[in-house]
Parts: sequence; C-alpha cells; structure tokens
Amino acid sequence: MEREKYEERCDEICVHDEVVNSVTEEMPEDEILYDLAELFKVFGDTTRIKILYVLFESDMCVCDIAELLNMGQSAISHQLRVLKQAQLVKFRREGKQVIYSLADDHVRTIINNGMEHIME
Amino acid sequence: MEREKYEERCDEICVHDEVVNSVTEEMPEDEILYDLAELFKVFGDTTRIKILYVLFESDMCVCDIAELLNMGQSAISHQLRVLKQAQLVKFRREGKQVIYSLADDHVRTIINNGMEHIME
DNA sequence: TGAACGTATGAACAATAATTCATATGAAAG
DNA sequence: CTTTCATATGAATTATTGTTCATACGTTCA
Repeated sequence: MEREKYEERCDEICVHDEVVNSVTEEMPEDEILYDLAELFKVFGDTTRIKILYVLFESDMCVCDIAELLNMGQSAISHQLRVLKQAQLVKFRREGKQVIYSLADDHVRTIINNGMEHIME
Repeated sequence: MEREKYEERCDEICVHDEVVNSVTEEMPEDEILYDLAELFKVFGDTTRIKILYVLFESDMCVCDIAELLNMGQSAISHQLRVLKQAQLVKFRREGKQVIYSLADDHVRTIINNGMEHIME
C-alpha cells in the first residue's frame, strides 16, 4: 500500500486494523465518491438552489428566472450551465427563448431530504 | 419591490408576470434556502463524503479516519469540525481519543439519494 | 506534576468558484 | 440579409474554501 506520508498513525491502541481494513473493503470507488461530492456541490450554492426551487413551480425561460431572483441574465445562464452538466435541469427551445425545467424527480427528493434535515 | 438594477427584463413576451408572481409567493424564505445550500455544501467535498462513508461502517477516532483516507490528522480534524457544525456527526471522548459517529439517519438518506442520481 | 499522546485550532497559502462585463451566437421578423 | 432580441460564453475580478504547518489543549500514565 502507499501509506508513506502519513505513517504518523497513533500507535496500536488507536488504529484498529481490523476495522480499518474491513471498512476499506466496503468503500465505494474513489471516482464514485468524487462524483457524489460533485453532485452535492451543485446543490451547495444559494443561486442554484433558488433556480431549482423556481423550476419546481414552473418551467421558465432564463429571463424569467433572472427577474425572479433579481439577478443578472449572465449569472443565471452560467449557473444553468452547471445544473445542465449535472443533469439536474433540461431545456427546450421555443423561438428565441430557451425554456428550462427540472430533469427528473431526484432533484425534488434530494432537496426535500435536505429540507427535512435543516428543519429539525 | 427593489427591482432596479435588473429592469433589463426581456419585453412582454418573455416575462410572464402571473407566473413570476405566483412562484414568488411559493418560494421559501431566503434564509431557509441559504441554510439548505450550506447543508449541501457540506456534502460537496470529497474528503467529507469519504468521512461520512467511513462512519457509515463504524464509529471511529480521528486517527483511524486519517489513516483510512491517507490524509493528515489536521485536515481530518478540520473537516470533522465542519461536519459537526452541520450536525451531521457527533462525538464522544474515550480516554485520549475522540470517537466520531453519524448524527442521524438523514445523512444516509441524503447520500443514498445522491448515489441514486449519479448511478442512473 | 510532568511527559506522552491524541486531538483541536489559527494563520498562511493554494486552489476553486461565483459574478460581472463585454461580446458572440442563433433564431425570428422585417 | 440585416436587425433585434434572448441566451451563451470567455476573461477578469473577488470571494470562498481545503490543506498544511506549527502549536496549543486536555487526558492519561508514570
């Protein structure tokens, strides 16, 4: 194993090898955990949470969202891009406008769970 | 209302006042949305996700966690502090050691929901 | 009490990310 | 096709955040 830099483990008493080893086996791939963190990072911004909440209520064009959140069109557009990449929203063109909507119900589920936690 | 800076709304066609107004009413308080984003921000870091995942399997002291993640004790301690403040983990002292564990089942629920999304 | 050990904390630095500004793209209407 | 309008994008700036290093704190054991 490549445990070179942090051999500073607390001696026998503290590190319970059995536990450490068995947990190591149960851990998902690093890449999955990375993706998971990336997903939550997307939810971890007030502007994006607001956008998602707005889309809960109704599909909407970029301009409507900007108006609603009292923010610049560019800022919203940048954040919609992030949400799009995370597959949390989808969009369709209607003439000059681009209408955004929630990608699926996971979004609601995840946000509702978070809401439950902070409401405790 | 204080919509001065962003009167740059796209003309009549785009902004559907009825929709905007009704959605505005449905929106939770700004403070709640802020707290929600703060919560997800905590999940939005690989190190913290890993710590939580490790604690899924077993309560553990700081040193064990650092060993498991092959990271410095200080870094882990700092992140545990963040997790503690978000009430996602709790701790108890056992002699010289401090044993951390998950605060409640919301943590599992939230992480599992996120997992479902990325596994699609 | 004093030494040793596990953990916590503050400051500093490096890395990331959000917003703004200016401008580009692409559809629609004349 | 040219202009207009809605949206997208790149660069720059500012703000935020994670890790490290050094050190302090609090238990335990001699």
